[in-house]
Amino acid sequence: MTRTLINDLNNHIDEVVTVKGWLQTLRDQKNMQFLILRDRTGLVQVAHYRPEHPELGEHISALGTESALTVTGKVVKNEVVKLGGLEIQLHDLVIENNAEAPLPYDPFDQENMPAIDFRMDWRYLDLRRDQNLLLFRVQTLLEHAMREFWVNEGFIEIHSPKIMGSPSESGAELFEIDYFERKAYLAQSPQFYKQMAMAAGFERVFEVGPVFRADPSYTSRHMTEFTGLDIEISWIESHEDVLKFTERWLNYAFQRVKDELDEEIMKVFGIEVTVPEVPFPRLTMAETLDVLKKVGYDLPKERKGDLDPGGERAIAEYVKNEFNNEFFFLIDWPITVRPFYHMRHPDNPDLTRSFDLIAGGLEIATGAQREHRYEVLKKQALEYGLGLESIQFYLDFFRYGCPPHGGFGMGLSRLLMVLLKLPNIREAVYLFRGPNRLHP
RNA sequence: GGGGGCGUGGUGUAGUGGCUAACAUGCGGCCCUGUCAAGGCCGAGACCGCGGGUUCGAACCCCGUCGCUCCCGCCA
Repeated sequence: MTRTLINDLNNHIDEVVTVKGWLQTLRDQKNMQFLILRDRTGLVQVAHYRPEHPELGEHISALGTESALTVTGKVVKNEVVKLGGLEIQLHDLVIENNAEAPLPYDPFDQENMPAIDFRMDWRYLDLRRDQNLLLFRVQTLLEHAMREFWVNEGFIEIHSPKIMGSPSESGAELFEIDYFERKAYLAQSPQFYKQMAMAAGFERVFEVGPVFRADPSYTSRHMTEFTGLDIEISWIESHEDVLKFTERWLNYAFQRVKDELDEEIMKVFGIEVTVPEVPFPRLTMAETLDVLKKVGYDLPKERKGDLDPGGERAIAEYVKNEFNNEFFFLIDWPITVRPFYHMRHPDNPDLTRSFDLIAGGLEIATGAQREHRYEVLKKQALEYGLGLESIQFYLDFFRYGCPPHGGFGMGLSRLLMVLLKLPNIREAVYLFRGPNRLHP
């Protein structure tokens, strides 16, 4: 018999069906046994009148919570049943996989929820929670909508290598690996490779893939491995063209999530999805520092035009009040806090054509127009004290007709944190990787 | 790399110098006319992360250590 999903049972009243799922609760009485069965679409009550099948009753009594079951029975309307006004009268039961008792913890007991670290030890149980099931449906739809947008706008998808012979960018720490007789590194950004696609004439590319950072960062928003959303666009006039694309793209993806899952998100997470309005506010770093001064936020002196997280939150608060937007671009960062390949303003060589995207007070993306002029790029690299030999393969991209271009890198899980207002990135990722977390 | 906080039955908590370590939940048993956040009764389960110290006496104070966590730095 084919399987019926629980949210489809309404269409099978008075029919005998087979449903498959997990035993969420067993209410075991003398004559009646009630099994609450859960599949990915919902919950249903299964009722068993014990005296009719005493042996089956014994089997049911021995079941552990969260056992995987196949249940056959007749769907009947029953107004008395609080769970959807219907139930399944049990005919037969197959225990596909009994759950040992007790469970390490009950994932459906909201009152006694263990801390995130313990839940990660039993991640497959934790993922059974409604919140997690929905979270990954949201992530799937979000990514799907992003791809739709990209494809409709003529983007080409690339998959750049994650094993590299030399560091791609200076700054962030690299994981070193043994590569036969040599050393190699895990990619900490697809930056150079997506720029290569510009030199290759692809004009617009995106990549969704893993990014590795050997930073010993112990915070609620850092991981050593995460999924990066990267794009690069050719023939731009300035970084403003990248901003314009970014805001339309995010607006579309968030709107798709809201259209399809807003109600469920409200039910499970208790929040309404906020679709950021286009255009997102743009604040230059200079303006931002003025605003911070005005609202009385003291930036540590040594920061030289950069922001600390407190400053980021303060300016986010200001933007929220002033423009009623959770999203905004912080643009025109000084060269001192940006890499050598960011293009500089022609009228102010101390500033770069760069931006950060801040959402919900969290830094979720960084981007810029890239310097595509070979001689200028070489000069800037030397200014940063880089040896040209080590990045010559990269510099070579700009020798035979590379168009002006720019793009960004964004953290998928950070975006989900913002979308679902999660306090910790560990809640927003399938399996967390951090400095002291390699399992499961 | 720097700083703060927390480690008590399976899980969540209470207890901050006199405890035979409490409560909830879960687990096991018995009971219950169909339950539905089921209910009732009984029971098992923790030498209070680990090591040392102070004290007549330590879950509680001190030192060390390990683990976790958060913040800063770094970033997405």
